[in-house]
This record gives sequence, C-alpha cells and structure tokens, in this order.
Amino acid sequence: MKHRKLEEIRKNGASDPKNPLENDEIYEKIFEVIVDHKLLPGTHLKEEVLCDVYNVGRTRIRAVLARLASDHVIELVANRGAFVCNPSAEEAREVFRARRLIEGHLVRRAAESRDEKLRRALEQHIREEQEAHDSGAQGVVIKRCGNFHQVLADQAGSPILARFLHELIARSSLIVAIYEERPGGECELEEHRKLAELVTQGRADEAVKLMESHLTGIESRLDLDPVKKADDELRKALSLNLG
Amino acid sequence: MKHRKLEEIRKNGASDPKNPLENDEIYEKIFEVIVDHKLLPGTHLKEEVLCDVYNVGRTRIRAVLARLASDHVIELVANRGAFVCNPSAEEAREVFRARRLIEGHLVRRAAESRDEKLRRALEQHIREEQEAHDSGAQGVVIKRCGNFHQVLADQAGSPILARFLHELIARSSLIVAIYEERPGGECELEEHRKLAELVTQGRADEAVKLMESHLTGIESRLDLDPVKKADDELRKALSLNLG
DNA sequence: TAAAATAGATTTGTACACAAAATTATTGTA
DNA sequence: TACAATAATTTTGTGTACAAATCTATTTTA
Repeated sequence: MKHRKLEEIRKNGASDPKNPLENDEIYEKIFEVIVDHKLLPGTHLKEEVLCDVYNVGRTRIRAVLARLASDHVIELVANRGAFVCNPSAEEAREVFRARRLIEGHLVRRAAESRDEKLRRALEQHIREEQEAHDSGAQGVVIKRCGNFHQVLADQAGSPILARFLHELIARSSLIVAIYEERPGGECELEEHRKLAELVTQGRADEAVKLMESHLTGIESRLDLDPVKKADDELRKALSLNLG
Repeated sequence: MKHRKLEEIRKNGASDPKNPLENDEIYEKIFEVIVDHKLLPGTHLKEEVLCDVYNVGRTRIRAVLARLASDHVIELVANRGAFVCNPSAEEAREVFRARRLIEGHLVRRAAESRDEKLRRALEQHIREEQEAHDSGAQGVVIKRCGNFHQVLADQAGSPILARFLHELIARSSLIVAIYEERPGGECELEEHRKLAELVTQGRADEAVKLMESHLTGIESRLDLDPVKKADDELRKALSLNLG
C-alpha cells in the first residue's frame, strides 16, 4: 500500500486496474469524501496520490479537480495544488443567506406545483430518513438529512437553481464540519417531515416560512463568531489536556 | 493565416508568440467573444484553432474550455468537442426567473446598504452608459448595458450570488442573440438610471419592483414561443428571398 | 441514382516526459 | 544553537505523441 495519507479516499472506492472509472465517477467519489467530512479542510489533494488510487493519469485527475474547484469544494492554488476548502465565517453566513433565498423560492414552486411525482419522492425520502434514524447509524442519518434539501430542489422544476443549490449544500457541509458547536443537531427529521407535509398539501407560504427558519436554525447552531470560536477551541484543547 | 473560420476570436486578441497569455486572459477573451454574439450558437470551438490563435498547447485550451463549460456558455460533448451553447426557450425562461430572484435580492441589499462606494460605482457606470449611448456605437451600448447588472451585483456584498448572476447574465446574452424579436430594445438606459437612483436613495421596495419588471420586460421582448418563432423565421427567410 | 460499406483525414482523449516552482533536507556560518 | 544559504526532493504546469472516436470522401452494390 503506497499511500496511507488519503486512506479515506481509497476506502470510499479505489478502482479495479482492469476497469478504470469514468471521470464523472471519480468526481462523485472525491466530492462525497469531502462533503462527508472524511478529509479535514485544508487537506492537500496531491495529484499523484489520486492517480494511484483511481488508476488513471494526471490529465484526468486534473480535469476532475478543476470541476471540484468550480464547485468551491476545493481550492486550486497556483503551483501548490488542490486543497479542501476552508470557508470563512463570513462566507458561511453568505452561503446560508443564499440558501434561504434559493430554497425559499424552490419550496414555494414545489408547493404550488402539486405534482404527484414530487409527493412520492418526498414521502420516499422521509421514509428512508426515518429508517436511517431508527437504525441509529449516525453517519447515514447525516447523509440522508443532507439529501433531503437536494431531493426537494430537484423536484421543483428549476434545474438551474437546483444546480446552484448543489454547490451551496456541499459548502454547507464543509461549514458544518468546521463551525459546528453542538454535534448531531444540524438536521431535524421532524422539521423535514413537517416541510414535506406542507409542500405536498400545497401550503406554500407556510412551507417557505418553515424552510427559512429551518435554515436559520442550522446556521444559528454554528459558532460563527471568530472570537468566541477561538475561545471555545482553546477551552476544549485545555480540557483535553487535563483529562 | 492558417485559420479563417474563427476570425472573430483572432480579432478579439490573438497573442504575441513571445509573450503567451495567462489562462485567465484566454478565458476572458473567449468568454467575451461568445457573450458579444460574435459566434453563432452551435459553433464548434476546435481545440487546434484556439491553440493556434492564442499560441498555447492543447492542455491549457482544454482547461479554459472546461471552465467555460462550467459557466454553461459552451457545451462539452464527449468525443466531439466544445460548442457554443444553444439554450432552449424553456431554459431561457428559467434563466430570467432565476435572475428576478437573485437580482431582486441583490438590489434590495444594495439599496439597504446605503454604501458610498456603491453610489459612486453606479453613478460612474450610468455616466459611461450615457456616453456610449450618445456616441451612437450600437455594440458599445449593448456591452455597457449588460455590464450594469454585474456592477450592481458586485457592489451588493454577496459575492456568491454575484458569481451565480455572472453565469446567468452570460447565458442571457446568448438567449437574446437567439430569441431577440425586436433588436436594440433589450436594455433601456432610462430604466437603469431610475434603478440606480432608487438604489442610491435607499428606496428598496421600489428598486426591487423595478428590477423585476425590468427583467420581465427584457424577457417579454423575446420570442420564446417555439411555434411563433418558427413562423417568424420562415416569414423572414421568405421576405429576404423576395427582396 | 440512392443507399451502404469502406478508407482516409480530422479531431478529441489520455498518458507521459520534461520544465518550472515549491518544499524539505542539508550544510555552512556566526 | 539559531539562522541563512544551498542542494536535493517533491509536486505542479505544459507540450506532445499516440490511441480512439468521429467525420468526410470515395467506392461499392442493389
């Protein structure tokens, strides 16, 4: 085993030398690893390591990295390479402001469409979220919860805004990884269930209001005050030192 | 002169062999050529031609094309290459819907900020737009008008939304090129002036309303009904044949 | 003649080699 | 030891060669 540093990437799906992956698949896999908090912000994604893991040349890895950079999930620094993004508190606030705007709009469109396909997609998703919750696997729960917003967006009939949101959700995930104050509370199943209900019943105004407060709730559970965050981290480090 | 097909690209800025351009500059140049309607939608951007024009290897041209594709200004088709996008009427409607949402939000933030820098940027821009208008150069007028929205967005303190809008403005430009019914009327100086006035005076609600109706106005001057558009084109072709 | 098959030219996809830059290790100096 | 200079190593940047796919022209066949 040549590379141990990026073991998480290998675990998530290295490739059979006989059957190399498509660029899209490599993109998806790296995207997922980052969004699932399996790599710390700031981690250097060295091209050669990725080549080794996915059994492709540097040309293709570079194309994938360019795409991840356009999503603002990684940052490309000239002559130094690709690094997992480390969004500032300021950026974090803007991401959530943008999400309130876009998801507020999308949830209204969804609610007003009264589409049967949408209703089934939401019910299906809520069921899965419930199952994940019952099973108790924390990782799966977080993943499913993050998916709820994308499922809703994809059903709202606005592919452009849904794509913008895709980026914002990914960035939110990085933001939560960095600024989370109280782990675990970032996505309430109950709020998602209520949201799905309002949408399927066509109660647009209420759905928009709930979506906005849901997002504000997630944001408010973050530690976006730089001074306070520094204090908290110091406190945490010292108490670890004591115990 | 090896290539005559993409003469517009060469005109817009071929490069001195001694001093090759940066990737960003090549990106900007191609972006501008497309957005300024100097290439018809569907035009095949052959890599070798671009290499020849900008005096760089295929590697760098490919990186630039990937970026343009992520803006949805060109489309990358596997094994066939890069083509100037040809947005459908459906996409066109969604672009304008997204713009109303995002620019409505941005104009409100701008109006509520009461920022001195913003006021000066807008006044400066309106002055330039007026000058371009007085000079009578149609091409320059269209360019300046398109810029107004970006200037306003860049001053609103929401770089993420401003970047989303950058893509939408570029796509709008392609859309206007394809679906324009009455040339020249797509951007009214007077509306921009009024918009700038409302923003600098902090009259947010009125500014939002005007921005939305301004965008709806641009959209309504397009020919987005496929049947009607086909009829119009037939009519036009036949009358050209007569004259 | 029109359609199908084939051959040739063009164009994109990818790996790889080498250059340029940045990082790390080593040596020299006060 | 601490610091600066330099050498060695690593890593990214870019052009290019060749393979694969597509497109175009020519020939064949019904």
